[in-house]
Amino acid sequence: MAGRRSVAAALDTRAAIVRCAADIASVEGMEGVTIGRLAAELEMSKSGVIGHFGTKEQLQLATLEYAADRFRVRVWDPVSHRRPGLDRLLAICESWTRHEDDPGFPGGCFIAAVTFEWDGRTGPVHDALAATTKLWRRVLRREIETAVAAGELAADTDPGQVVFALEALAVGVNPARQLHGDDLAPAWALRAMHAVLGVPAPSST
Amino acid sequence: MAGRRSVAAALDTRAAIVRCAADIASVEGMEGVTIGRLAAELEMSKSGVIGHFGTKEQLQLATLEYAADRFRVRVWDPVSHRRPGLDRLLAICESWTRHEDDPGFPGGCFIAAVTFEWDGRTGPVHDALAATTKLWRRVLRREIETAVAAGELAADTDPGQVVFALEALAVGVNPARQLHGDDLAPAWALRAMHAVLGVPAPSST
DNA sequence: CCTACCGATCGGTAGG
DNA sequence: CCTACCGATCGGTAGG
Repeated sequence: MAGRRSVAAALDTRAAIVRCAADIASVEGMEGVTIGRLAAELEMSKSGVIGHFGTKEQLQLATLEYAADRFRVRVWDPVSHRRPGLDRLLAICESWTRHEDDPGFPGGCFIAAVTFEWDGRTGPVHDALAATTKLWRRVLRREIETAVAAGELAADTDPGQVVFALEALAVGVNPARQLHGDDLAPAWALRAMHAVLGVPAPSST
Repeated sequence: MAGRRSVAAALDTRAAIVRCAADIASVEGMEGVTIGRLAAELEMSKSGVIGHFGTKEQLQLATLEYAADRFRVRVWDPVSHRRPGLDRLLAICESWTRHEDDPGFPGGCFIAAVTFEWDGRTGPVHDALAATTKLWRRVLRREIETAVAAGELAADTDPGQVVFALEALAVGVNPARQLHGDDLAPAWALRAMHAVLGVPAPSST
């Protein structure tokens, strides 16, 4: 019993560390997450923090995994019931821009911040980030190809070009809001996504 | 004579420090630029490096100024002779995506990297970055408004929405290339820019 | 521009 | 999970 309680408590502690790390990283990047800072914020010792992960790199990978999971839950899961093709594609655009509008992290979208922090580096974190975003790109591409096959999008649609543009527009919401105070950025992004897809824009957002 | 030589040499040294800092920052962000690292790379003492700036924050501001100047020279200056309105606007889109394709920094576009690093923070560097990008946005907006007034763009064009979309697409080139190896990203961005503007895409790029 | 140095903090380990 | 500690590095200063 005491043993089981300890294991559960340890998992709770680990989850709390990862949540705290993701919050900090959304503002200052993953390099801004230091073990000493986490220890202070969580009122633990440094060894208590790092003991759950071994190295800082493992902590970074766990943090990325947590944020990616939240992204999936908030962006992809809500649209899984939609009809494949344009219907689901537009639903993704909506849930995605809505997520960028309120990403649930104090510094805005974690994935956006970390993407620009790690794209130019090498190593396991870069690779994990690339693998995760590659997965999402594949889902997008599949819906685009389904929509083209169904005649819902123009036959000369370039799936790679559209995937790139949708991603860039979604990610761009973050700095527009935080650097320029553009509260309309999510609506702007959604409208631009429709233009890129070549379908009529929604009447309002 | 010796005095003048010294002043010129000091300015050269300062410029070399800033260039080196910008190169590092394009890969690892401005927080990755440490005084000790600059000293090692330039084979100077730490005090010799920081003496030119006083504080690390002043060094960061000087580095940002340098990168912004290079951006202006490479993106804006080449199009200053173009006719105001759609002609110049499309020329900007071309020089901008060309710059993102080959930004002249080892880690890709400095401005893109630093934007996502600093958008969620506060302080002088955040403010300087916001002021610089705000200036560029104003130029873009002016060209869009001129094009609308001349009937070259649709009358219901939302300048703010278009400015946001063009910026997001240009900035998105960086991670697409470095995270996914998308060598076509500049061409994709240019095509999406045309879609957002509602004008025919160029035949090839 | 240098050497020599400051206190603070970094990631991480030993031992319990 | 803790205390106590390691060598390395941080930004910056004193004095020349």
